[in-house]
Amino acid sequence: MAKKGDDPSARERILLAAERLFAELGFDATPTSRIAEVAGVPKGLVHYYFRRKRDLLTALVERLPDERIEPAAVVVPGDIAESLRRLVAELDRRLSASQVLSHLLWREADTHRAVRDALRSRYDVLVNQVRTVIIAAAGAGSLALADVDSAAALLALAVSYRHSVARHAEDTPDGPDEMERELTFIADALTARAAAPRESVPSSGLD
Amino acid sequence: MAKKGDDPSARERILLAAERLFAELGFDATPTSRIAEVAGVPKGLVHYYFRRKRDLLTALVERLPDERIEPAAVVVPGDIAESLRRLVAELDRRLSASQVLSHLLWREADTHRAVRDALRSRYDVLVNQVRTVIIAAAGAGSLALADVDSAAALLALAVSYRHSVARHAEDTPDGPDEMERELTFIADALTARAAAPRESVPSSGLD
Amino acid sequence: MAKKGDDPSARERILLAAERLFAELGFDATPTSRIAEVAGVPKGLVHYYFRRKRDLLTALVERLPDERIEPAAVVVPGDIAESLRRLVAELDRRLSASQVLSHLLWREADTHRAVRDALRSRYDVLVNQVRTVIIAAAGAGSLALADVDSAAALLALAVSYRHSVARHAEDTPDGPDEMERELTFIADALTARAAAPRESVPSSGLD
Amino acid sequence: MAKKGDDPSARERILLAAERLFAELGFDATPTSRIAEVAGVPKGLVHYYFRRKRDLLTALVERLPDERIEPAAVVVPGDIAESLRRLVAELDRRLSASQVLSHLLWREADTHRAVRDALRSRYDVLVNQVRTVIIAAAGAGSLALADVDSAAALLALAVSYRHSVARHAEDTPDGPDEMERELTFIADALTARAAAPRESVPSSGLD
DNA sequence: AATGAATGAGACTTCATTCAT
DNA sequence: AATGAATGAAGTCTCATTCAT
Repeated sequence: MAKKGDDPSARERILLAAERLFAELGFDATPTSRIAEVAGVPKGLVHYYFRRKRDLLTALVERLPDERIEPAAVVVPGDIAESLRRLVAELDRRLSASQVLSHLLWREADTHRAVRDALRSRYDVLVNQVRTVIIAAAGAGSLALADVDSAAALLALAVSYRHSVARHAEDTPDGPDEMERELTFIADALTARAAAPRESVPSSGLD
Repeated sequence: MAKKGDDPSARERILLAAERLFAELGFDATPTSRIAEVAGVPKGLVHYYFRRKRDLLTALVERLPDERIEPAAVVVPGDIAESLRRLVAELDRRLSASQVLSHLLWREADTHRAVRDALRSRYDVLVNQVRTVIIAAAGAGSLALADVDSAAALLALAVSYRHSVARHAEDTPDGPDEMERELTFIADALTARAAAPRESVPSSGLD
Repeated sequence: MAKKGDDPSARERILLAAERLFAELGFDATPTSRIAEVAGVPKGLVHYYFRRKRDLLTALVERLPDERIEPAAVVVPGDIAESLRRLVAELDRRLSASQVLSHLLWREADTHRAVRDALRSRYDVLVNQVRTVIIAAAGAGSLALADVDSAAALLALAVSYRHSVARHAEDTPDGPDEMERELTFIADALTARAAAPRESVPSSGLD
Repeated sequence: MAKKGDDPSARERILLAAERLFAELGFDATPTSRIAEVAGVPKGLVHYYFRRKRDLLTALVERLPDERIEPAAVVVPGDIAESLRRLVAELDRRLSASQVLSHLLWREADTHRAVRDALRSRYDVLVNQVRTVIIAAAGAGSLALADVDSAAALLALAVSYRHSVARHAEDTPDGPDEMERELTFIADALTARAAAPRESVPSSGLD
């Protein structure tokens, strides 16, 4: 039972084990003793590094990878659909690395405020990312902001839904196709308006 | 201490207490003793009616209200936006009655298969409802099915999201407005296409 | 669910179920609810007939079949071995009918005095039976009483052992043969002494 | 409340308490809380060392003292009775140390396979011990093996019976005398055959 | 006579957390 | 710094028994 100087440090192994187990079993249903076991460390060490169990959750949230994507990397000027497609592909790539964590967040969101805040902030980042890409692809000023907001919110919802709640493969056999269809629907709607802007959109007063 | 002929029966009170507490604290974090306390029954009675704790969850899922809505009640022929608006309003009205339950479903979905199935099936019903209303409002045949599917899925997502995960009031101050904006976005997109159908939509090969 | 006037009365079915379950699972490990279930009667009825659980045990003990055997039926004058062999065969026949009960008795003997007394008395009856048969077969006066007592005790032990503790078939594959061998050993010893009585046996002063 | 460096370690005290209580009340009727109480340790510690209650039983069985006795220590060449008398005395001395445990074994034998196996194996050891002593006392070859087997089985039964099931003092007031009488009966039978071997013993094919 | 809802004590067990070493 | 023994609160669940009907 090697303890300390291993490849991933003991502390790191504890976090990895906790991430996996929390996502798999839920926070409450995961005993710290099980975490120690999976991490291959003595039970005492878990509480040595993270005094209370909830400190593990906090630490996990603070380690969340940054999902900000450089718009330039995915934008195809003039082609909103393709731009969004590339954005989603890139998000997929990155999110899959921390998929279990995303999932965990949704589950524990309302019992633990720290988690709720982290989740909310991630969602906001996501919406903004989509907005930025849409605007960059469509050309600044060519679209009503309200439309962009709606489109961004809807796509963010679809993406985030796929990466969190609906992660059970057997439940969403048509996952990718559905996403593609919805994405296209949104992009087409935006493209149509860029060509012939409508003023019938009720002004929501919200930026 | 007569327990039977009371306002709601003892069994019913237990279910109500469980529903509330599960949604509030989560399934794992709710002690059966607390359920008994809130229901005003002795601890033993909880297990008399529901031998294991998880049986409470199952019973709760089986009590889910039927959310099917008669399309005729909300459809305004020719006006997709208004039709959807009325549908959403009606759904809101009905769902709010079991909001905590909806919320509970999302939380426990992946630890408990029975819950997952119930959730999935509710979502499917919702999507179909939206589809039906869209078609009835637009007039049969005037829209590409793929568009209708996409629109239905996106709106269902938004509705269901609002009623379940994002139920924390403080987190979604702009809830209703956002929903209105997204609804309008979707309706407009569909209306535009009904007027000038596009064939650029990639055929997804589905349905 | 027929309740009352059935072939075996409800009360009888309860006793039968209890006998079976007590022997199978042990007294403490058998819930009265299970007894009701196996007996096919409502739970309340068990306590209606037998207020406390232990009353079931008492009733069972009082139902013990009488194992007294008419010596004349098995004795072959002059042949102790054959006489004992027939006695054992007859005991086997009778005891097998209440084997589970015998077994139960041994298990619960020291937690329940009523059972202990019943058990002790059955054992005494058994020893006496063997004594009587030996004396009848050997001819009165031809054997030292002390020898007869020893032989009777040893054989009773072997019989009772076989019918109670060692009832697990897989544990005693050689059961019958062993019994036959021991029986012959004892009979031969007695026969030898009847022929040439020894006085070296220490007088025990008991009966 | 230092628990460790005490006279017997906490773990040991738990085992001692369990042994006593199981034998006294029976396994099922002994609450672990009572064990903790008698052992003078907090309830949690019992389950720290023995996760499930039945692990206590297993541990107890594994601690059974070895009852093998060096034949040379008790054999009096040429005197089977005296040899057996000394063997029994020695067995008594050793078994009394774990009498409650022996008793416990018989009680729980058929609900717990581990116990059953331990019991069976102890019995086999006992029978062999008696056999060895008989042969050593009588002189090799002077007795038919079948006779030796029968005698050994009968004596082992008597010894084991006295040390387990029939341990209630009031139930066997004549215990020692009876044992002496039976022992003598068996020894005499063997001695008689050594002098004038009989071939009438049915060959059982076993041994 | 018969029933099954109701009761509450208490059993086993799990677990986060503390602490001496 | 690290460990694993120790602690006790609390949780789920079982069950004999009572009782109103």
